[in-house]
Amino acid sequence: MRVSGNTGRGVTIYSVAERAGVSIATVSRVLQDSGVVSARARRQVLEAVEELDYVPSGAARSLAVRQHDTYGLVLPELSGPYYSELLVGFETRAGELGRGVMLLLGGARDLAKPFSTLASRVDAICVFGGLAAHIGRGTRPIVVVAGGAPPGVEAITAENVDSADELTEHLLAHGRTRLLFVGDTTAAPDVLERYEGFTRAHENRGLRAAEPVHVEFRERDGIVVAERLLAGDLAADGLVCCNDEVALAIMARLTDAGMDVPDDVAVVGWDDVMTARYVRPGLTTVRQPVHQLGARAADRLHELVGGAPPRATRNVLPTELVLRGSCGCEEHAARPQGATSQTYLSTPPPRK
Amino acid sequence: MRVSGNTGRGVTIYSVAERAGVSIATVSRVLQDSGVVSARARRQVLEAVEELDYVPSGAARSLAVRQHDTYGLVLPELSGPYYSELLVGFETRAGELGRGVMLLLGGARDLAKPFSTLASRVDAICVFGGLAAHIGRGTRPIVVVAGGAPPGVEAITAENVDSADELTEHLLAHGRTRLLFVGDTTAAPDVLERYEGFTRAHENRGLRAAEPVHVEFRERDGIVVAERLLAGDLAADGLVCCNDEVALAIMARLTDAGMDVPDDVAVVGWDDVMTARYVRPGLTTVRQPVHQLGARAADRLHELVGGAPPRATRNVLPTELVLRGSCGCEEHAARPQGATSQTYLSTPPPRK
DNA sequence: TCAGGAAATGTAAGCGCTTTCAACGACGAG
DNA sequence: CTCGTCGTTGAAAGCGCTTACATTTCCTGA
Repeated sequence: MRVSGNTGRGVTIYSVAERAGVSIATVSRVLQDSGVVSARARRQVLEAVEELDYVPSGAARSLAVRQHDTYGLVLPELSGPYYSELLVGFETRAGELGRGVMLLLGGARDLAKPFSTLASRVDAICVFGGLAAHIGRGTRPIVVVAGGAPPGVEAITAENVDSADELTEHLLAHGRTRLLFVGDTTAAPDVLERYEGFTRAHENRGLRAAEPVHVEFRERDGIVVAERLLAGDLAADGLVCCNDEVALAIMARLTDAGMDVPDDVAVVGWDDVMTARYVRPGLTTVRQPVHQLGARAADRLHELVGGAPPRATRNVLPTELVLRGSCGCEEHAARPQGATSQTYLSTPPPRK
Repeated sequence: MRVSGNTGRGVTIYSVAERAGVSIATVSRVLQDSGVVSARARRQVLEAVEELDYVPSGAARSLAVRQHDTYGLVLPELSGPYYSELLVGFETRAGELGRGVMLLLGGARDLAKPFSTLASRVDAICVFGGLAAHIGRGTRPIVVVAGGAPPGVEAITAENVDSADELTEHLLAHGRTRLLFVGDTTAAPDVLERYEGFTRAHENRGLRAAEPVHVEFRERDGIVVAERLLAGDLAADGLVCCNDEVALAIMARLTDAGMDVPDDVAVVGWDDVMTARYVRPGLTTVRQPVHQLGARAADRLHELVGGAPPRATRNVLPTELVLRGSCGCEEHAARPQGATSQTYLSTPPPRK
């Protein structure tokens, strides 16, 4: 056994025990609030903790209990509200479960090393869809969020096909005849699913959907599409964009060039970012339950760590259509009114 | 010493050593890439690791080296680009330093418990200004970012007074005579400093600044101010808002009510959020070096953990004025053009 | 052929905590 | 007065890793 209660600088459970005049077992008991401890011993321990400014070593505890009490989250980046919401949902739920969160941002760097480091520090990991390929040897429980997961790995995603169908049908019902889908269907499973819905809506009316316009999903990519439209390189009276960022960029560029949205061309997107309700016309979009996505992921990790079997079927969360002016709908005058912006439920769309 | 190389389920360094036919010391050496190891031993270890699907225990390592190799970050929330940028800057730099990041979001919950849990799992902590009060007994190195720090604690912040002065002077130079500062100066040190700059600009012209209009910094709070303006309860021809969110909400409400921005009233804000360059007129604002703020924080934590003494003087990072149309400046037609939005440097403002 | 040293590897002592198990004292019942 | 109980407490065995130090192996030159 140990003699010194204070090796070098650090204050350990030994120092506390010594100062409180009890054994380390008792200190541990009062700190963990486990087992029975006399009021007197408890008080002395607490005092010693206070006086010594004791901070327990999480590592030592983790080692002893063989659990990190921490979940990992791997995201590609953090721009826009999407990832933030996901992160908040995840962190909040994890916190409620008494778990910490270690974050790993993809960025451009090679994830292999950071990923395995992360794996050694947490009990389970939630990985964003596009990064699923980086998943190493599968030792820790893992869930993939918003994207396809390798076989055997659990996935949680937002509904895409149906809402894309609904959104597209809405545009068609407005009398639009030449719709274009803007987004790289090969870049992310989500985008592909949205294009599927786009296609299905056309088929339901006996129409044939145009090929997707493959572009990345950033502002500059939207500008490019707008330029092609203005140049006559592309023709359309309705644009279904894979996200709001692209949709907004297109809308801004077209409007600046003198075109009218939605009269000349309708534009809709995905995500319901804050800007969507500030621009004129307001951007019609699909709101995703991103917060719940994150929370659900944390929940599932917790269950998996607890020994629950991975689910074979994908967890799919419902989305919500948000109709504003950019699709051709009439719009209320005063929009942003407080925290809860005007949200129209997805009711039968008005004919043009 | 230990007999079994595989206690129960988990694969440990013992299982690997056994399988590779070497000692655990050798396994550790190849995994840490420290000391000398024969090519043959290295190969065997690597194979064993692969075959056994070995994931090291971060806790055990941390305990042995007496370091977590992880820094903590405590933020109040994650809405808007401000906190995200900060987080990204922090995480990126920490990653470069080979450190992981544990995140703690303030939210509404009581931080005392989560905070000390965090403290037990990391080597040092970065706390956002408004949350500085939650800092417990100061055992770990700490830096406070964007806000006041208790004495003895290092602080890193963006410049506020000078830029507020400049922004206000800019409005005054436009010929505005009745400026109002919108924001709760008691809520955050940053806001107070901005009001100081607001005041100083007035004094420099021999004017007297109005009392600040105390409101929170969310959309709904902006709406309230706009309503008061419309009702005649408040009178102004220029509004200096503590952040873009409030500024945008005010602008939208006023415009919807038929007022003209900037002709009837100029509106400026802080943060340069994405929406700021999408609305018409574009919002004049102050861009903060949030990313660097986070990166600097990570750097300082690293140095502190390395034994460097805390700095007595505050680290102050420079900000940048972004002139658009909402202050009365003439604006270029085509704004959002790609990733780099039109940014005007802070040159002598045109007279009205 | 052998001493001496460098290179490679193994041994074992912790790191700071949790938790089982045994020991202890006080106390009421028999 | 003795024994069984219950409430408290302490001793000690790990948890899985790093690393100083000891030991073995392998060359090299004399």
